[in-house]
Amino acid sequence: MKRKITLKQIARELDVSISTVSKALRNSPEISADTKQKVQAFAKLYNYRPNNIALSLKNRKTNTIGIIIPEIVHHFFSKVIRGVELVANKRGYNVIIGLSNESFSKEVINMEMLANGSIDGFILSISKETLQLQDYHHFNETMSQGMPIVMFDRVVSDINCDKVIVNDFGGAKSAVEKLITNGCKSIALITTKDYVSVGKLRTQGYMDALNDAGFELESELILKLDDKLDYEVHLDALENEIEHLFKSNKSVDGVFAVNELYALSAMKVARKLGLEIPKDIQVIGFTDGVLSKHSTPSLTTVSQHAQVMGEKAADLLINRLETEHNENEDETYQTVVIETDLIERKSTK
Amino acid sequence: MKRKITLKQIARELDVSISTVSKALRNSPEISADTKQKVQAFAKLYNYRPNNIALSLKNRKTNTIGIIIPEIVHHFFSKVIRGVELVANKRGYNVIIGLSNESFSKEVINMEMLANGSIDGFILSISKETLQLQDYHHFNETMSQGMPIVMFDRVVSDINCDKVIVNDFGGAKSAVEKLITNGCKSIALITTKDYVSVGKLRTQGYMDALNDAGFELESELILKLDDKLDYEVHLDALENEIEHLFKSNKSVDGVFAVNELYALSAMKVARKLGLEIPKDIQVIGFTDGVLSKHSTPSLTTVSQHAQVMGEKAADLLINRLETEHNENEDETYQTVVIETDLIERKSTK
DNA sequence: TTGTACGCGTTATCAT
DNA sequence: ATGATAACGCGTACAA
Repeated sequence: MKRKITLKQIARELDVSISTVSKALRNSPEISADTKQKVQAFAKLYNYRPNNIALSLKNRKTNTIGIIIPEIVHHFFSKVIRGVELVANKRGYNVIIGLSNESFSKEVINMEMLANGSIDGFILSISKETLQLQDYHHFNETMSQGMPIVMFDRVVSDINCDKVIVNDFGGAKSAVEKLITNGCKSIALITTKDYVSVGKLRTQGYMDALNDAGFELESELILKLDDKLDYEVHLDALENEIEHLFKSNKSVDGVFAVNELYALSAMKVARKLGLEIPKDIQVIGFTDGVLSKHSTPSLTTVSQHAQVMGEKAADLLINRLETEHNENEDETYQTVVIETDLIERKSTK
Repeated sequence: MKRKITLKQIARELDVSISTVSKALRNSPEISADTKQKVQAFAKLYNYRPNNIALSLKNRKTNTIGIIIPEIVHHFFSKVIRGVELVANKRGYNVIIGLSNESFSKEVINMEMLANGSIDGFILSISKETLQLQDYHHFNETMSQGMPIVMFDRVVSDINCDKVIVNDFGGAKSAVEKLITNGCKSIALITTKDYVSVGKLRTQGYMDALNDAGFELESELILKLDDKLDYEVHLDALENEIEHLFKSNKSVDGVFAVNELYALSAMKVARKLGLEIPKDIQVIGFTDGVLSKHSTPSLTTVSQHAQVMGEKAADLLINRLETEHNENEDETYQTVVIETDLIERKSTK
């Protein structure tokens, strides 16, 4: 087992100084052709590569991006990562990931871990617990130490930094407008409790669309579900709530759900109650998932372009990292809004 | 904007030497209570944290794991990552990811990038292109430089290293046995071409089960699909092939598919042909996806326990990193086999 | 009890 | 044309 070779070893082996080796390898005109030739051949033979860690220390630049997300087993987030990774690699950066698992303390710990020199900047989406606690000190501290942050999707206006968000309001609104255009007269909303900003915005889009169309807003048609009912676990409870909604509002002929799972559950319950999709009831989900395409019937969705979000976030961060910022130049941050697309499938007419 | 504080700055500020500060912070008995108190208070005030990069350089240990996977937008791989991250964090390691995107050259480049000091060891799953080319020099080179590798799922016997694999053979066999027990008389197999080892093993499990039960092996019942037909893209082509299989073998009353998408497509085609599931035809998929649970009917699957694989791989790697290896001790590698579970849902009787 | 010197691997600057 | 030195930030063996 041969350890990785260093400049020092090459220097000793060829009986020259370390700096000569360094210069020869970087093709410095200071060095004679002879020596260059000799050193480069030797280096190639032993497959010399400069040590990243030493370079990072010297340059005070790691060329690594830290990404903190609440959950990786989630189509939306993994697509964002793919986008980040794509751009980062293209521009010479690595990506290191930290999972907050929706927990405030894990978010804080992970960020502290990475902020101590391991990375040049963060791309992150805030955990639910942090949003509930509204404790953002760790973001401010990180930034005040000169480490830039780009937030995506789950952002808060309290923090001053670059952001990439989806047009949640507009996407939701146009989805509901689609249902209205398709003839729906009584449209239900299945959403989450309000503390996650994106949920709130989507709810507003729903309301605005109804309002514009001159519909009455009926609070019984709005189902606000607890987040604990998310994902795999309490599928039954989820379906029960939806079933109750349908049963007490028999006229419902359209459903807008703020995520894929809610939309699928709605379809499942509808089928169970003997309703035909899209004849009797039409469904649209806000999502970036895989389920929609393969469900029966396939689900019409509002696409969030997660990968584009990741790419954009990475570009924003790297641009900021590589732009010379004078000390007393007042930093101006931008918020990029990604427009959604309505992908029409078989759950709407 | 205050930059991160260093030992040197604290030393200058308090008018002591750097090493005094260092010792005081590590609570060395060499230092007087007074000085310790003073230094620690100051450090706390300025929120001092040692620089990871400097520590890595000094200790020649990064406490970071590199993970190379073919694709991140994939339920199986993201679950593995979650497992790795869980264990890594618990044991004081960070995780840095590289995506090969199923490409040989990207796999090589990514590994070289990380191997130059950024990480202590690799956890990886081989890309399809690499498996086709059978070019494994980059793995051997990495290991010969003293950097350990743990492979998972897609492994090759040519390489001598720790491995974590699924019991593909056994899982497939018991799935097919289940179909037989449930009364199936004519069981089709939908699989991929053979160069991906896991596909081959699952095919063997299928054949073994049939053999044990005294069934005739009928080659028309085996559908070997091109990998290019995978995933999102050529869904139609996929379904056409399956439809052709069903139409030319009307007696088929059971299907074993080596992945989730194939299984779902089989169900879709079956429904289209007027077959009832599971009454007329039963289906089982080998998978770790989200689709199974939410399909109609929900799909009986062979669970691979992806997260456990990740956890196990991380433990293997970290154990090796932290065990003192004498120079001339012949290393002995282990292969951990994760047993599968049959998750019975509505696509079987 | 405190400080000095050294080394991790690299590059830039200055001296020879 | 080549080499010595300092510096990035840290910890530790050794000296004072």
